[in-house]
Amino acid sequence: MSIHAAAGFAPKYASPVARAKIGAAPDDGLSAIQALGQLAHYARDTTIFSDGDDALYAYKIVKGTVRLCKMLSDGRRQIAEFLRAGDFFGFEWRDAYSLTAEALEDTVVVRVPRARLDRLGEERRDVQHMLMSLLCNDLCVAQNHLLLLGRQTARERVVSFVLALAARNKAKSGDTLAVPMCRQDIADYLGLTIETVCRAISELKRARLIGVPNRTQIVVLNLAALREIAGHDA
Amino acid sequence: MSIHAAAGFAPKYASPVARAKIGAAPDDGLSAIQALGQLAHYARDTTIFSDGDDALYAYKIVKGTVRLCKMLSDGRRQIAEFLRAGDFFGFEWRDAYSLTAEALEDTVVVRVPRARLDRLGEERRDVQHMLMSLLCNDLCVAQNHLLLLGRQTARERVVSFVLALAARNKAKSGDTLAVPMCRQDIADYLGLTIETVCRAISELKRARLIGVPNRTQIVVLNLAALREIAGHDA
DNA sequence: CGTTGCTTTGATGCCCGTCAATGATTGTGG
DNA sequence: CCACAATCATTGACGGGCATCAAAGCAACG
Repeated sequence: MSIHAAAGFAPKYASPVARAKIGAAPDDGLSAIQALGQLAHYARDTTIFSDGDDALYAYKIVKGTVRLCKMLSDGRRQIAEFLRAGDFFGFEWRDAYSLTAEALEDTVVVRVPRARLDRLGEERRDVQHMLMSLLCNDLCVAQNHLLLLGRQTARERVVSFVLALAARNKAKSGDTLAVPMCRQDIADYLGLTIETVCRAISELKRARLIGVPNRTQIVVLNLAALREIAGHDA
Repeated sequence: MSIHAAAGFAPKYASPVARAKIGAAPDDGLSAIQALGQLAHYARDTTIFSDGDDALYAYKIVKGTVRLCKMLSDGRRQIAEFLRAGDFFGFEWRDAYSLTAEALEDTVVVRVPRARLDRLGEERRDVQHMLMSLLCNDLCVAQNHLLLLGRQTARERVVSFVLALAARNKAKSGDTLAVPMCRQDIADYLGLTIETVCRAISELKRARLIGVPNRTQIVVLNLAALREIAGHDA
């Protein structure tokens, strides 16, 4: 199931060739990759690797959630991406990791030595293609994130965040979304303070666009109106 | 010379293998790529490709400067990257471009059909490696940009921008930097308004950290102090 | 049931955006 | 070569959105 999620990760940016092969044998490259790895467990709020570490392993999430972030020396933090079961990461750098990966809840991963992954990439064209597609997808995600951080208001950012959660789950109006990250993580992802995130969420709640039964769930009440606020296709 | 610039583009993130091959024959993969392409010219402020277009070509800049940007429907713009002679772009997407490329001054490029580039990638391992390294580098650049947009102040952003210009030219205190982009472009790159950029530049000028002889040049007067303000290695 | 950590809400202030005017530079036609 | 317009850059005045500071809710835990 986690395999399946990863195979469907970046269909939009997959090359024709990669798509054909993945289509023919959905988890082909990935199962080969996973065969090279071993399971590892990380507890809540533990570091998987740090910015600057030698990039010895690539990872695939089996269960849990991971945040990728960069820090300034004074402690300011920017989260680049949240990753969930099925997502693949750590293959994006050749020498050293350029950011830090932390488990934000108890997380199980498959850990694959980079040397082996590189060798597999040499041998198998489909694996090479898949890595390329994943990279392209990450880049595309990052570029949309740039637009959000540089040019959107606090309300728009929070709405975009909710819509991104909804898109991942293919949620419709009425569906409930799991929110595994705390408010501070959301703030650091959106380039805001925790208070501003709270206020924006409360505002959406008052406007009946979302419901907030508790701190780890959000109910999508009016998807169309949310999309209207975000202002561009998410 | 532009070839050389591209070969040295991402040494920090190049794999040992890629480095060895590139080291042995510096412009090997790139000259092969360029042989597949044809020259094209774009006048100032013309569009090379638009967000959503079919990704038919990849490009390498021979002369000039290009901006990659994303737009919101109401006109707000975020520039993801400035590219200069030697830089390679447009290979980052498999189906459609995910952002818009515009010439910000008269620009000459080598235009390579994507189909040919993909074929060359299949045949030549070093080309595949080079593309991978370029992608990784772009991703790393984007992630640093996220930190800038999400967590740095206006002054820090402008200083980071100046330092990035300086780094590209390996400039030392006293050196003059060419600034081919207008203030509005800088603002859209830094997620600020043009007025805030101007004020920050003026402030740096008053503090004798930089000199501004005219709108297209900046003189680095105190590199160490600038680095101090930016707060992290650039 | 108190403690602890996270979240929410309120009060206040500041950084940066907005609006506006002036200055500097470039291009054009007489 | 100059006059003029057009464009871009700079500076100032002002206001708003978000950060900061502070306190009160609220759920999970021992």
